[in-house]
Amino acid sequence: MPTKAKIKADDSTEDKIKSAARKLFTQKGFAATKTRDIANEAGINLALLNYYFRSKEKLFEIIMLENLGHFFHDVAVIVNDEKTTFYKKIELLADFYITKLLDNPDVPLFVLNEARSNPKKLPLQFQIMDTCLIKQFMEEIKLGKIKKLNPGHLMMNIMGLAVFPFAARPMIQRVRDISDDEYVALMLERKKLIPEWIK
Amino acid sequence: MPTKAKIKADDSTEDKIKSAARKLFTQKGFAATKTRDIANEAGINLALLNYYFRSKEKLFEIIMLENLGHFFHDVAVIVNDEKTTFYKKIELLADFYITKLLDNPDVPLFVLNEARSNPKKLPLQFQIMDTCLIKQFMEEIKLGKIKKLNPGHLMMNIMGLAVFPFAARPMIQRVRDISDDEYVALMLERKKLIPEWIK
DNA sequence: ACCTATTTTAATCAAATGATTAAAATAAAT
DNA sequence: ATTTATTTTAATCATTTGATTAAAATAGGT
Repeated sequence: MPTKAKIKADDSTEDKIKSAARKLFTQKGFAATKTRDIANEAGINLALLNYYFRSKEKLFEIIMLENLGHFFHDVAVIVNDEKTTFYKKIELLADFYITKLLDNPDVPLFVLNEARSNPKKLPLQFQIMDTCLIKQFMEEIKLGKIKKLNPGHLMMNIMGLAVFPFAARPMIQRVRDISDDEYVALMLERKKLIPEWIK
Repeated sequence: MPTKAKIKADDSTEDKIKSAARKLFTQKGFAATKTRDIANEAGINLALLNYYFRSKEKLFEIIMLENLGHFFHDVAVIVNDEKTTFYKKIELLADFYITKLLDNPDVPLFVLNEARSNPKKLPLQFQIMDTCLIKQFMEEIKLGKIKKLNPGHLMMNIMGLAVFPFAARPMIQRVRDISDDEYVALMLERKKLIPEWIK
């Protein structure tokens, strides 16, 4: 057994397996990813996977928590910052989502799939209705600066506008015959457009 | 072999298999759905699946074409109707998506997943940039009624606003602790709100 | 009733797949 | 250098899974 992982030396074996697993799980989902694929991708022996992580399931859970946890955590920070205004938060959220998803284009579908097949396992970092963002939103409504609206719609709109184009990227690129560069350019435009639209 | 299918009598066996397959494939995806699951769900013998459909792949393609084809076809009709105005089309699209997805909540994720793992197989019913909707959109811009905007954003916005809440439904319901009824109510609200937002 | 074509069943195959084991290789400690 | 602990390998297991086959059941036509 690897005992207490010592000093975690270099990025060897254990990390290679995790990287390979993250790539394949995120890309193809749990069922479609075979342990042998992971072993190949990592350039290691199949047995090492079970040796380090006990089972395919365990390994998957680790990857999922990392994929989800980071994202939710960062969102929580933005959404709960008392020092930024409502509109600033919208800007930060759009920017965060799009910047992050340009680097991790496969994460949205992964998260959505996982949420459907295993809703119980979703790590809940914060109770969204209690966030500073929502309080500020309700305040704007009271002041008459925004039309009355269920805050649920606000969240769906931000995410729909920012995240959906990534989940649907393969479909959109196919239907519209757009190059990768053009797509990135479109997304960068959206960074600035989304906050305007929300208002 | 079933030869030329005769008169397709009642909704027997072949249709039972298809129904079961549609349910499971749409819900869990290709890799996670086992042929035995389908046979069980349909209440038939495992061999019948291969007898009627040759292989798991073939059966899946049929289901996919039905799931996708119907949808794209209906959208194509709305989007190319010369007799409706630009704004009317937006209303019809929002209404169509939300009505349809309330009955088929699992289709969005299914389509998005399939588009990613098999973009080549996506049935292209129409070239979106050549649709009447887009022409009318460009016209509105020329008339100065709308700000200049890449039409790609328009399509992403409509779908993001209408489709994303369904793809993300399990996650949203989990994060916000909303009942099914409340969720449906929210979606029905969106039917009317989305066209307003688009303007 | 009898023959024929169709549909269904039960049993089984071969490949894929997750997991385990015992032994070999490597590094660390004394 | 020798012993001990750790990491890696190769071989193998047991199950799962997609597919096939030959036989049985059912229906249709004459």
